[in-house]
Amino acid sequence: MARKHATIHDIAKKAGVSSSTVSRALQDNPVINDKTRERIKALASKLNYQPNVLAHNLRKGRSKMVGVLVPRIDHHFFSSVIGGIEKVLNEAGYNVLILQALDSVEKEVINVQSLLEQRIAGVLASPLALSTDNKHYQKLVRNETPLIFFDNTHINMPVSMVLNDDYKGSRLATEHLIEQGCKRIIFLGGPRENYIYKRRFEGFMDVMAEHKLKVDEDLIFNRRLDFISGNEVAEIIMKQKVMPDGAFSVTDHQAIHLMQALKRVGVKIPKQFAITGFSNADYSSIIEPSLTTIDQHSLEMGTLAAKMLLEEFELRKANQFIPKKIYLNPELVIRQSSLRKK
Amino acid sequence: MARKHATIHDIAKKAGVSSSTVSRALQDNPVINDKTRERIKALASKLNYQPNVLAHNLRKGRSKMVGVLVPRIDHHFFSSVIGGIEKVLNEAGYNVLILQALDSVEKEVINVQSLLEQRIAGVLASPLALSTDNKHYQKLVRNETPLIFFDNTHINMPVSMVLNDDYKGSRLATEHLIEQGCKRIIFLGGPRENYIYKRRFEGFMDVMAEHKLKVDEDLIFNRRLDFISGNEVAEIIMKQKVMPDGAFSVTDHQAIHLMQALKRVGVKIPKQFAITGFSNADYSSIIEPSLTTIDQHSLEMGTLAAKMLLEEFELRKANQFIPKKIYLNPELVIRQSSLRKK
DNA sequence: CTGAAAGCGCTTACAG
DNA sequence: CTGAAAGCGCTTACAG
Repeated sequence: MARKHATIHDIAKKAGVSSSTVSRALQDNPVINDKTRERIKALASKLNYQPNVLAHNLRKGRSKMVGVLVPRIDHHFFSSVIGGIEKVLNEAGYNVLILQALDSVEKEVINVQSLLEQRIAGVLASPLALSTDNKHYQKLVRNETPLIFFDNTHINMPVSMVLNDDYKGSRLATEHLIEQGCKRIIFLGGPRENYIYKRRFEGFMDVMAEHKLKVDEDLIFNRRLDFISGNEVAEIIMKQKVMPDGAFSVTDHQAIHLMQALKRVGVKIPKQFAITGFSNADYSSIIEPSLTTIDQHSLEMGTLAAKMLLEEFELRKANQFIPKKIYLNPELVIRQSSLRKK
Repeated sequence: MARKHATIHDIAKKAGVSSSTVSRALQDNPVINDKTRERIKALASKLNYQPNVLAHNLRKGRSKMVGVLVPRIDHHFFSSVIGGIEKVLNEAGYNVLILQALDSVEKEVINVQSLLEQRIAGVLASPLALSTDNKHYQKLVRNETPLIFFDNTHINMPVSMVLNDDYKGSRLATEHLIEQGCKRIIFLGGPRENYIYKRRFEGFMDVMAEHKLKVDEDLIFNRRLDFISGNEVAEIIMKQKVMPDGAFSVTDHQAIHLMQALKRVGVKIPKQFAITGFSNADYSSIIEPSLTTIDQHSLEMGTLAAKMLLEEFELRKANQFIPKKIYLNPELVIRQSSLRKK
């Protein structure tokens, strides 16, 4: 391990003062004599003194580190949210510890445990929600560690959260497809236990019902496309007696794979078949045709979540904390993949 | 802040034993009586005891946390490397603290400082290298904090590193273009101070010279495409008396933007103009035509770097540490954008 | 303006 | 097998 670092005690000895004085000088405590302070500071930098945050936090009983839990960092959405979080928290003097669950609830549990042991100041989490198990998050609540959910959530926990209005986003995309003349729209979903996908499904179904459009059970693909490939879905589509004319996908990833599979078998996009995705991934604008999708204001979600956490710190001190929910307005980004009327 | 957590002392009091005994019991020290241990463990879990890692590390003089510094996490390459790092380090009982510099040397310096203060066990870093300033990394070296560079580097520091053989990757791509019949190839580069881009430039130039192909100074775009758009480059290309027939780009991102700009003005890719990128970004396979590029084995780079760090821990203990460099073999991934001969 | 002392929550060498 | 004591590196209430 690293060489022994210089300590406050070392500096004190060399300077011929007490540790108390050194500690105060380094903190710019105005009570210390100017000359003494300067002498101590010079000595500290000469000795290459690095404050020991471990000891500092232990003594102060709190840390300036916030944990951020995400399913994975290699999704543009999450890295963008994290960008927003870091911006706000760094300015407020907090460090951010990023942990990814990599789609494993087990790892998510380990990550929460690790944050708990680090005596982290607070946690910002986008829970996996692959299972309804939330004992690990309950543990944080029980320890009164400030916790904010973003993007995804365990909806009934007494925790503040900033969510995308998935229901509304889903409505926007579906209405857009209908407006473009689609009548027979397929649904590419995700696991229903996941609150997000549940809401997107509901938005889709409601709009379809309002427009008295039939939804064929066979054309609801309600799981991740990891399990059913774009090619397979395309094949099923091509076998239909009445050819479907559009698809609403709950992710951009699925939408693109379906689009490419359909192109391969000669379907013209968007002329014969319109497609919309969800979440405005970075590649959704560079593929061709570019993908119509729902933007979730990821950066803003990050800054908002971070601000809520800082606010919660204050409110808890005053014993006035009450959880609140904020819904962000999703935005329809119209691109080429859905524009049948030009 | 969080409610006061239960401590070893609290458990000891309730159990009617000393803190020493509790500490030993929780560590499964075999010297402790089985019944006592069980009683203590039951009590600990009943009190919802969470070990305080801060205190633990302070006492032990080391932490089980490793810092990972990257320019940004929203590049597939880096998130993939991080995936590899986490896999190896988590298995070895280490936590990973991810920090991003967001293209700011200033933030990189702050991040290193923060790791230093956390008394981190070691650091894995992909330095920005926008400037030649490496004082912050020198500080880590001086403190004998194990440090590994990956992907990018300050080449002359006494630090172990695992690098992509950028020179060779660049050669592969250039040779491929020549093999496909390109004679007048343009170069889309990045800032020359960056060791990576420097090497890619050298590889390109050497191969061109070996094949006695002329490189027009006007067709070397040696900076990021952020500053000169795909459209601008396309415009310059179209103005040439002898039309260039290929481009080697040091990033996929630039390659794609140029490709789209050229398509917009009617150039047929790859028939009239072949393009290769670098680093096999996730979207390079889904765009059309799909992009020929150089894969850098990002996951392997991560696992290797992590293993080197673990090894360095051991070597330092035995006072046998000597820095070493490992170069990974880049791989040419041939796709549609460059295939002029079919 | 400065210092001695206590304590944050742990671990461990030493003694019994 | 168990405990008292010291100490990791800090900060701060108290005293002067």
